[in-house]
Amino acid sequence: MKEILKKAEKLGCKIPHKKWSDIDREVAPVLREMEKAGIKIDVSALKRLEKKLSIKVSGIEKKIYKLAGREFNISSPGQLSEVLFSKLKLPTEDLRRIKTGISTSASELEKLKDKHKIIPAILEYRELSKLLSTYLEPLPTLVDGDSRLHTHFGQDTRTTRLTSSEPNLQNIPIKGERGPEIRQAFIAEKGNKLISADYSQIELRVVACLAQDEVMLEAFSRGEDIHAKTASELFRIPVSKVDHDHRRLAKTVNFGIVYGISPFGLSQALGIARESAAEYIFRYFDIHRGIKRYCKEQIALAKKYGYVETLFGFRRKLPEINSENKMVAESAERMAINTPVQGTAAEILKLAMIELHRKLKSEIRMSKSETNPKFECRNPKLLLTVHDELVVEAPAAKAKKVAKLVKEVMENEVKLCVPVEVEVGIGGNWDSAKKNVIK
DNA sequence: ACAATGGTCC
DNA sequence: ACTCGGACCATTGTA
Repeated sequence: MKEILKKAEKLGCKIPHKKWSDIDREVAPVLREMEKAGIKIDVSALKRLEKKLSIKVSGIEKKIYKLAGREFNISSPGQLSEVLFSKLKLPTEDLRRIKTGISTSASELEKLKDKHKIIPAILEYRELSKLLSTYLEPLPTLVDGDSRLHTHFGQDTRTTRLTSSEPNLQNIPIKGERGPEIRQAFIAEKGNKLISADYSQIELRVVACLAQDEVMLEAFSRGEDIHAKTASELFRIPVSKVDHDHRRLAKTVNFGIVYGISPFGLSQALGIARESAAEYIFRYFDIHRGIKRYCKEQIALAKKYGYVETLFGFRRKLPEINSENKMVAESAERMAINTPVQGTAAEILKLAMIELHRKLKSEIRMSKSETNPKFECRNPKLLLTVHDELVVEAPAAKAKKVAKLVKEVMENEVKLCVPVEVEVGIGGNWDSAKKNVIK
């Protein structure tokens, strides 16, 4: 990794001279303060939503029993499988097999969506009962006297990514019709705003830099839409002819690259044939020679030294890369590709957190004259970290200034050989903060 | 208490 | 016949 650092600095990157252990030591007290601060919850809004959805779910439950011809435990994959495939005799040919029988996962049930009215009902039941049991029911019981929720941050021992537990605030729903409704219950204290700042494609930028992939470096440097660019390469059409479906497929391929792509994995993610997936991968590597070289190199390094490392020198041991079992070895190969990318992205975020924490204290906090003594105006505080996002709470009067600082620090604390771009928004709740992006 | 299954996020 | 990387958590069903 030393060589990459040297080369990177020559290319005008700014990489702090720190080891992963320095970063961890410095980020720990920041995380402790974030845990202590917590995030405010609109408890009554969550409870209202809980009521609404639990009524809805019992209606769906009845409907499912009626369609099935009898009552059973819908949450039990075993019982559900019995009803769908033995009683209702739905076709099982192209469904995935698991240890205990036939899979009833959402991605498999999707294939049966048009075969029977019970399928959409089950999917909706699953969705709603998930939200109820994982978020809407537990969260209100976990708030403190100020209606604030305090998570516990930890760190993944293999990639150095930060984790969140009891409760996990890194998997709060965002998609679908219910995601935003739940996020609207994560609010700022009266007189304050929430600021949400997101890195844009940080992992792809990291891999472009680590791999020195010419095509990708060029695209990012020009500020192009990277997924559309990839789509135009894969389908051999100009970017202007790229439609929504092209782009969606290319996006999945790009994710696949970061994860250590395989034809099987990609085919499953896209729901297409293995051969087609293999063809896309072939085309991708044919154009992105740097990425291809990087993948080969990481696997070779893991085999030679028994580990791979991040930009800041964190090592992940991968003894299984020499396994006789091909599947086990291939899994280790994907980790050899993914870990430096995911780990480096995590380190960049932590460095930004450390610096932001310092600046929020020294720069913003001093300007007392701006605060209105009539309102309860707290100092700006880091609250959450969600892998490529930071959530900050700040007095409304300072929100814009703080938001600009957050963006500036995240974009410049580490400079890669491509621009690091951050989207930042301000709102009264987490949902609106993410949507209300400032210029 | 633990494995298996399923589902939410980045 | 086969998992695209990394978490945390709920429920069911068996030990």
